Amino acid sequence: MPRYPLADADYLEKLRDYYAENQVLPSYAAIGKLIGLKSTSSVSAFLDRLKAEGYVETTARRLRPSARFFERPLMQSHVSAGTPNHAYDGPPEGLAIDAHLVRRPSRTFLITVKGDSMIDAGLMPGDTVIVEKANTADDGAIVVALVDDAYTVKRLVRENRRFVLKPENKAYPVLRPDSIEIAGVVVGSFRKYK
Amino acid sequence: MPRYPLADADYLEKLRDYYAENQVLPSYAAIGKLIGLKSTSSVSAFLDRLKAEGYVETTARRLRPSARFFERPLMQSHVSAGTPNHAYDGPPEGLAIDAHLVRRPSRTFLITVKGDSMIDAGLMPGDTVIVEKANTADDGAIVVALVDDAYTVKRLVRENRRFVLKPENKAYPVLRPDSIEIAGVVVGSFRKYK
DNA sequence: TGTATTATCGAACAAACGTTCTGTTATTGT
DNA sequence: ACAATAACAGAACGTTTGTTCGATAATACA
Repeated sequence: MPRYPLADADYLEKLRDYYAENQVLPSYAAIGKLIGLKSTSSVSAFLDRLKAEGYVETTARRLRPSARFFERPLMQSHVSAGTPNHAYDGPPEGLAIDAHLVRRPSRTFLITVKGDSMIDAGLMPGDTVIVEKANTADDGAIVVALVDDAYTVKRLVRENRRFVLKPENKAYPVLRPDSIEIAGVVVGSFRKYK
Repeated sequence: MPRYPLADADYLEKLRDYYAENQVLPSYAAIGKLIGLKSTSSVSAFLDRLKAEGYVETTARRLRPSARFFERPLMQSHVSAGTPNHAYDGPPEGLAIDAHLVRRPSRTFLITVKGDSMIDAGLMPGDTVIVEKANTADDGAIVVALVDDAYTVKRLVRENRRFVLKPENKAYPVLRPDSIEIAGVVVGSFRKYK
C-alpha cells in the first residue's frame, strides 16, 4: 500500500500549531508522534531540513523557533482578494501579538490613556499604551512623563534649547514644566472594542 | 558576609526576558546560571514556587510558561504617582495582551490598515486590526468587508432600510454597494512605534 | 539568645534527551 | 522495468535532563 507522506510544510504547520498552544516545542519523540514519524532519527532529519531553511535552530542544546517560524500571512486591506481562500486559511491559531509588541518584559509596563489629548496621534481615551522604562527619549517620541505627580502621555518635542510636552490635540496647551521627568517611552499601543 | 538573595520576582523578570529573547525557557542548569543559583535543586524549588503561583507549569515533562507569565503590569495615567517606588506597593494589576485581545484564535486574523479613511476612529495607516470572522455584524460595528474584490475596514451603519459602509474621515464618501459581504468584525487593534 | 524555618548547595540517580549508524521501504528518473 | 535517490524505522549511544535526599548556611521568631 503506497504511502503519501505529508510534506515538510505540513509538518511545520503542525509544529506551529503546537507551539501556539503550548509556547514550547515538543521533544523529538513528541514531534514524531505529532507529525506521524515513528523514529526520532526521522524527526532529526526533518528538523535538519527546517534548520537549513531557517525555521528553527538549536541554541545551547535546545531547539527553538527562529524568525521564520513566526512568519504568517498577514492580509492587507485595499488589496485584491481575488484568490478566494487567502483570507481564511491564513495563520494557525495563536497570534504572537505580545511578543511582537513587548521586547523587554522586565522594562515594560502598560498605561491606560485617559482623555483625548493625544487623539490626533491616534490614541483614544481607553487605549492602552505599551511603555518601555527609560529616563531619556528622542525628540519626537511619545513618552510617559511625570507631571504634577501624575503620569501623562505626551509627545516630547525640542523647542529651542529645551524640551516640552506636546499634546496631539490643538485644544490642549503645550506643557512647559521646569524639568521633565520621563518614566518611559511609548513603543506601542492597543485597543479593544466593545 | 551576609547575602541578600534576589526575590523570586526578580528571578521571574529574568526568566521573562530570556523567554522574550529566545522563545524558549532554559534548562534548570541554565536557569541557575541565569538567576544566580548554583544548584539545580534550588532552581527546582524556585520553579515550584512559580508553579504554585501560576506563572509556569510542566506539561509532558516540559517546562512551559502559563497565562500569568505573560501578564504585564498595568497602570493608569492621570493617577497620582505620589508613592515614589511602586515596586513595593505590590504588583499592579496584570494584563496579558494576547489573551486580552484574542478570544477565539481560530476565528481571528489580522489586517494591516492602509490609508487614512478610518482615522477619526483612531485607526492610522499601518495599524493592525484584529478581526473575528463573521458574516454579520451589529449596527455601528467596525467591520472588514469585501468591496470590489478588496478588503476594506469601515464602520457598518444602518441607513434607512439598508446598511452602508461609512469611513471615519469626512474626506471620504460613504460606500453604498448593492450588497455588503462582511469578512469579519474588528474586535481590537494595535500599533507598534518606530 | 536559642530554636524553627527557609533557602541553598552538592551529589546521586533514573528517565529522557537528541545524535548517529545501519538496514529497509518508497519514490523518482530513465 | 530497473537503478539511483530519498525518506524512514529501529536500535545503540553518551549526554543532559529534572527529581530527590541529606547537609549546611541564612533568616525569622520567640
